[in-house]
Amino acid sequence: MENLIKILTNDLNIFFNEKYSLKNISYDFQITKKEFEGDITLVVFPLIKYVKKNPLKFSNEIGEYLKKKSKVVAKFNIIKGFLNINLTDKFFVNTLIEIYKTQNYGFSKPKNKKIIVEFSSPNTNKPLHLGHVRNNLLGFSISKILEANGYDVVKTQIINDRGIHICKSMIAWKLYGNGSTPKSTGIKGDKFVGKYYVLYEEKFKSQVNELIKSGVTENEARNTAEIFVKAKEMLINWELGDKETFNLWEKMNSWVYDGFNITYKNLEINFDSYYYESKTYLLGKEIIDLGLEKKIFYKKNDNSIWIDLKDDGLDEKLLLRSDGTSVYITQDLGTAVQRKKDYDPIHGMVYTVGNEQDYHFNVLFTILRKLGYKWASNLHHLSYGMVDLPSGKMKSREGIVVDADDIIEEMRLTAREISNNLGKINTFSEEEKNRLFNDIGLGALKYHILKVDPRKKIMFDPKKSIDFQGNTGSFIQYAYARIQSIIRKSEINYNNISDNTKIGHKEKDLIKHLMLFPSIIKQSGEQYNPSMIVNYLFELVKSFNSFYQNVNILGEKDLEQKKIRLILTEIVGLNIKSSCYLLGINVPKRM
RNA sequence: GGUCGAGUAGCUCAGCUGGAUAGAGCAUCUGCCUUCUAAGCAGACGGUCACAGGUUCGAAUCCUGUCUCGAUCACCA
Repeated sequence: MENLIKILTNDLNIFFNEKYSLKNISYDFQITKKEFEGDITLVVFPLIKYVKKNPLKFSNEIGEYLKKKSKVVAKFNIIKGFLNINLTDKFFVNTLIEIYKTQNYGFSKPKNKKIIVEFSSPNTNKPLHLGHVRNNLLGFSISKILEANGYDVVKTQIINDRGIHICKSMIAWKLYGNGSTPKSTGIKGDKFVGKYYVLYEEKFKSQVNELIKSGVTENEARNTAEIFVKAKEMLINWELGDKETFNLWEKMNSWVYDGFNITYKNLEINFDSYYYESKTYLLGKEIIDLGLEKKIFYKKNDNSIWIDLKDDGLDEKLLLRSDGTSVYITQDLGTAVQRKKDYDPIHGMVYTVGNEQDYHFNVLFTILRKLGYKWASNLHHLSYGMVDLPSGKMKSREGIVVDADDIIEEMRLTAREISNNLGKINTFSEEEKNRLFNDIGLGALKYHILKVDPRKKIMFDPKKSIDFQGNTGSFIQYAYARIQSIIRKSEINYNNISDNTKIGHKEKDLIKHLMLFPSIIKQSGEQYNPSMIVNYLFELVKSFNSFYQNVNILGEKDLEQKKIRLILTEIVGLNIKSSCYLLGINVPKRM
């Protein structure tokens, strides 16, 4: 597409220079809408201010010139101030061949710039739920998209493995666990620990209620409930390095990691490195010193340290408590600088974190910029909306969640049911079948979640499950499988394509879609938005289906025509595969 | 109250660096399996783009104000 615009821009520049001695004009091109005849449209309205002519007459003048002089223009028509251009068949054929010859079409060459993408970043006191799934899919997909844009990507996460919330599940297990383990109970590690986190909340609530009954205020009850006091003790012991506490902490965390790893494997997601809060929570203090030195931070009478961001439209922000201990943002400052050290040189970082932390990241990035770090200008918060249930928000504390493993399994089962009903896969081995059910079920889930703009919240109704028809993952996968079937059955070599081959409007339509691919990848990388890829993919497949229905590819008698159509089909297949790769979706060869 | 985000068909969502008659999918209805996979295709129905002003040849898109929903504004993480 960029090439085409370059060619036309060049032709138009010559026109304006010769006839009107005008230079440096920018042109507004758009793809011609379906209702009108043409391939690409020049919007003439903005140009008439230069020449002060009647838009229709002037459009005609431009059109005649292009038709005569431009290699790629076959004919044109004018509606109002829109100059609709039909491109030559030769242009389409050559473009198609060009795309066919290009390795990794749409992907950029290496830029030698490194971006760190953080995602997932769970707490180690409960299993992953659907919200994490969205986070993981977004983070993983944007990593692939950035790679396709030529960046070196480091996928990482920061694991919240310490703090009072971790101690809550620890104390509940210590008090009520009777030494049971995931192994002894046969429960997946993260689920096992999560159970005790929920148990803690139950015990805590009932203790608070009893205290209130005995006449204590609610606030006081919350602070004096026995189990809470014990959890706090545990946190203090942990920080003091108490061996028993530490061992318990290590043991329970390792159970959780075992569980997480299974879930990540199920989601087909991986990481290049891990950061643990237990190792980073003391970081950041030297940055406080640096900030004080540079007089960006200031100290209050009680020795607490602050930054004033009112000029940036933000508030005053605490950076270090009066007792000298750090807060969340202190750690984040420290971790950011640490990562920069670990992976130097880096170009930027992406944080995949829910939109509830928009303000936090705004503050974090502003501080880092003020401190003068060069890389701080390339920090991005990939903010996404919550995944809500029909009953409202998910609350893991109360166990009202859609569990990640459960939803994946449910999707596989639905895929199995639908596939079996269709009865096309009877010849598959059990192993092939299971892989297919996984690809389809997971594909549907991934597609469903990545389809919507990250900023928007998702309403997820587990009862309604997820569709397998229409704008869905399986629609895409199905098209891919059909294309593979055509390729299997075709026996033709694609050499020596004549560029005089005639080409129909459905083909042209498809080629136009294909031409957009590079700029879609670029845009979705710039905007950190995988949903743009999904939308592109859907339009492409729809366009292919329409073509496929109206054309007899294998039965075509005209050899040149057949070659072109087979190439086109193959490229669409490659394009689907590339797009799905960027989304982390598998494409089965048969289904 | 301040800040940020969202509001488009019955439902789920595209479209937002201003362009033509606002598009898909689901649902409902009508056709199409003797041709490469019908998880598909072709079509019908469905709209005050939250509301009101403004900017201009032109506004769902930009500006201002209002309304609704969500998030956030902790010596929590």
